[in-house]
Amino acid sequence: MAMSSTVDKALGLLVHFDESQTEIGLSDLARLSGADKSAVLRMVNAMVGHGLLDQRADNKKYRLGSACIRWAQLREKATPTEQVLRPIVDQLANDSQETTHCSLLFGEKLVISLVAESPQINRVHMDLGLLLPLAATASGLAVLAYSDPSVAAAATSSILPAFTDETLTDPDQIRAEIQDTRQRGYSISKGYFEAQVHSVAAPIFGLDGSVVGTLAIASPAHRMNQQKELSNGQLVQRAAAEATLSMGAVVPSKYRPIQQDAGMFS
Amino acid sequence: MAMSSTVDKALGLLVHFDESQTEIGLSDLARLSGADKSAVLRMVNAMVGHGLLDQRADNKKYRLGSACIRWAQLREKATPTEQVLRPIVDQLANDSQETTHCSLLFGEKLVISLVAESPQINRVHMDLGLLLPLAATASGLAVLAYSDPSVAAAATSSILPAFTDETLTDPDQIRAEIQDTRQRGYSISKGYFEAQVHSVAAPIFGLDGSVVGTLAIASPAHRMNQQKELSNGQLVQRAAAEATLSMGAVVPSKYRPIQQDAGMFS
DNA sequence: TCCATCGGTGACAATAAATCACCACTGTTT
DNA sequence: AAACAGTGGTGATTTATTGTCACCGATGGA
Repeated sequence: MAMSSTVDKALGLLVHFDESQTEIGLSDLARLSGADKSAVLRMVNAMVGHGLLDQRADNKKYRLGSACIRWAQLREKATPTEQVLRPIVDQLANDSQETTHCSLLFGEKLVISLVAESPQINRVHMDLGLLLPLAATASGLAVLAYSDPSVAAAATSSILPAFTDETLTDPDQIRAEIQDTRQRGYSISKGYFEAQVHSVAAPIFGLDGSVVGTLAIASPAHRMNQQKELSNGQLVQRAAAEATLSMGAVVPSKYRPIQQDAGMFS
Repeated sequence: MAMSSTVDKALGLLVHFDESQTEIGLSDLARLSGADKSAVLRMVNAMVGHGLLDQRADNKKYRLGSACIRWAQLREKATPTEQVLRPIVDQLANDSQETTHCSLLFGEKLVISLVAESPQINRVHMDLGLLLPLAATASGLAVLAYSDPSVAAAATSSILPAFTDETLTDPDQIRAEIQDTRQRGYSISKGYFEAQVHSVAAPIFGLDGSVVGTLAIASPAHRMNQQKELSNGQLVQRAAAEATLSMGAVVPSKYRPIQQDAGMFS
């Protein structure tokens, strides 16, 4: 746990910026991170110097800087995920008549990167940039089911936070769900993260065969049934495979066939 | 002189990623930055751990990570352009002691989006939302000088309407003025649009390298002279560059090299 | 085979960071 | 007014991280 490089600490400050905290003062930042004001100031100044953060002249508070936009643009250009995935997400929304999204793996969470809203009046709304926990969403379960077992082990090492009454908090339940996902080929969430929202998801694989993100279909619970779930599952599975191929990667052999024998010690 | 904090060095590595270099290996990164491999590795690992970079499993090369997208999304949500440009326009008014404005390209005209009035008693007043013609204002000339030549061609295809006695109506005159603007780095209006109002302007560039708007300084004609025009021109040029950067874009190389050093020393 | 790369590791000396007390300023409470 | 509790920021010393360099195993051509 003693992973203490200075850049690590500096970048660690950025996790405190989110939808509800877009501006943070020096003292607050020091408190939140548990570090010394002076140390935080030095790190923050360095980040300001590179545009990762900037400081409002009136407030003196800090916020995410313009370099973020530049880098995001560059990443987009480098890895054409947006152009490649956009039509797939749209097509999936059209085929399923439900809201669909593509999420990309970001540390131990997923970040929603593309959304296509259902054409129906009664539909699920998803926010771009929202972070999804791995253990409590269909997308997350799809990741866990097809990532290295150590990832799933880490994510199910203890009792997990509940987001709704339906959230699975028992590690054993989640492990069972992961097993089911492997056999099914797609994952399911029955209101685990948002009440009355049922989802199915399937993994997108990167060039090296690891999971880089997911595609998912989210429906209002009342519209969901056994048959719908199956057809959506197949849709999302097929779309995710297409997404994988479109990025120049291949769907690993362990995906389609059922994972035999759970020799799960790392 | 060597302000070398470690996060500074780490973030300095990222400047080597651009449109033509989207993936860089460890050794290359070390060479480019002039630092030791081992040191680079530690910094890069920390950044990978926070998603600022990620590493392809096959190549082992590094590229900008998914956190960039997340942070860009957050910044977009937190900081609309108005908030970014406001302090720049204000600062420009303060530095020049004249009325300044920011205009954004809107079809074949510019719309005045932000104004900061001069602190002086005798000053120019500008109305928010006013539409400016491209061929008869300093702002418009700045657009024409740095946009695709077809735009300038379209704007100078025929005799143009006169707004004052000074307005340039001959297409050739305007083309010459555009040429001068390119060499100068900023554009000039000597009462072309409003009598007795002299202005200088410089272009703001968007993410795709095209002109999205301008910054301008407008002075009462009697207060203007050769020296004032030069200093205001330099001010507006620097401010426009800052505005471009603040929006996450880069000043294209075709734009005349400007006085670097974005005023970090306070 | 050899040689030149690559990404990555480990250990020591050099240097930057952690810590603390302190300053100047602002807005509240007394 | 005056004392107080905040804020952002500075400076000096101890401590621990970083810079440096030699080295390792793997890969890829001549």
